[in-house]
Amino acid sequence: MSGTDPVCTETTPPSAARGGPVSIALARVARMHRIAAGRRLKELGLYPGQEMMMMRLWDCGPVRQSELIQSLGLDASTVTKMLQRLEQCGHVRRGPDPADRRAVLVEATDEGRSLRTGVEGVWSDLEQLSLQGLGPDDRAELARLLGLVAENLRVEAGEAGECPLAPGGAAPRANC
Amino acid sequence: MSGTDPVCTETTPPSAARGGPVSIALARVARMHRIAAGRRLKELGLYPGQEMMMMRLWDCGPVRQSELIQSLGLDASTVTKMLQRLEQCGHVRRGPDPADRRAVLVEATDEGRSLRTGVEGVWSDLEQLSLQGLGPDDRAELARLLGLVAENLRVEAGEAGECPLAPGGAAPRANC
DNA sequence: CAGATTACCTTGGCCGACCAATGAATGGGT
DNA sequence: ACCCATTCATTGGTCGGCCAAGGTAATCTG
Repeated sequence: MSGTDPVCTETTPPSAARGGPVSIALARVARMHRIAAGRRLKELGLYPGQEMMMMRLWDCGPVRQSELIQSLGLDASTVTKMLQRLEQCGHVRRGPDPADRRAVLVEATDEGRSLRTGVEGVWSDLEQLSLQGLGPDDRAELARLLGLVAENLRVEAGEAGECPLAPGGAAPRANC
Repeated sequence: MSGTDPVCTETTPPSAARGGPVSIALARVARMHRIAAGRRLKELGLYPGQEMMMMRLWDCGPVRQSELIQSLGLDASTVTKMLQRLEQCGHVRRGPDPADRRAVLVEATDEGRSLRTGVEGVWSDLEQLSLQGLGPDDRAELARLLGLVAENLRVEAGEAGECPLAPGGAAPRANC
């Protein structure tokens, strides 16, 4: 074995393993899951991420934009732009809130609602694919462990669901 | 309880649960994990995603860009632009490959190498935070289950590590 | 009631990620 | 030797995400 080979020598200590094998595996699995979801969503005419928005709209009826922001745990500007595109697509309708003139009420159109079965099919399809070969006990165990990890991370990341985001302003980003 | 309330009535059937609770939980956990990683990486002057690139460079020495693309499982254009920014930052050096005039050899600079302990600290810190309260058996179980899921998804998503991406061109994206 | 504060959304900028198309260099086939 | 297919990298476009700043409206306070 040569020491100056420009290719990974396979005996090199993996830097990833030195800082959290489970975290790395989690990121990897999530990435693959996202790719697989993106492929299926593409055939429905949706970009990855939009399905979450639509799910919330299907569940909740006319909602204030701020509720979506809080419930999805996204940035306000992200939601604004995403809704603009979804509105232009005809999947979503936006209108003023009579009770608050600065708020915006968002609602899924009939065409947007028609995507529901497709999106839910994508997710259940992915669920089935991901958990192939896992028995009921393994699935429950995975769900339980993911719940624990989520609870551990919830403290500082803010949960997407009910808790408002903690205002954690920190170091200024380098300009590179 | 009013039926026309614009707020989620909490008894509404959650659309997320109807299409894969584990998948949803996985996406949620991965998101929180990414947010937490991003916060810590910011203090090192890195954007989320760049740490993976640097890890590969620390492990492998001078590498062809195509190796990075395959090993990280990213798009070629993504790697190109990321490396341009990392080079402008001084974390990375790029030069021609004498063996192939169209290839580019990438290498971490000394300044880039100096980030290694910081990044590995971020990941191990995150690992510790995520797995708080989990015993060794639980951690091993989580790693095992994530490995199984990764194996299930590997078939169609292409693995980031050794396998080349499967060329899965599909439906044309909607223009919305 | 007037002024300051807060909440709600929008805009602009940046980066990671994808696809599509292009240009340059290599390699294989006849 | 030639042409053609493949590979390598770049550019341009789009979208999901974030942060920072700005503008309007509601609310809290003196």
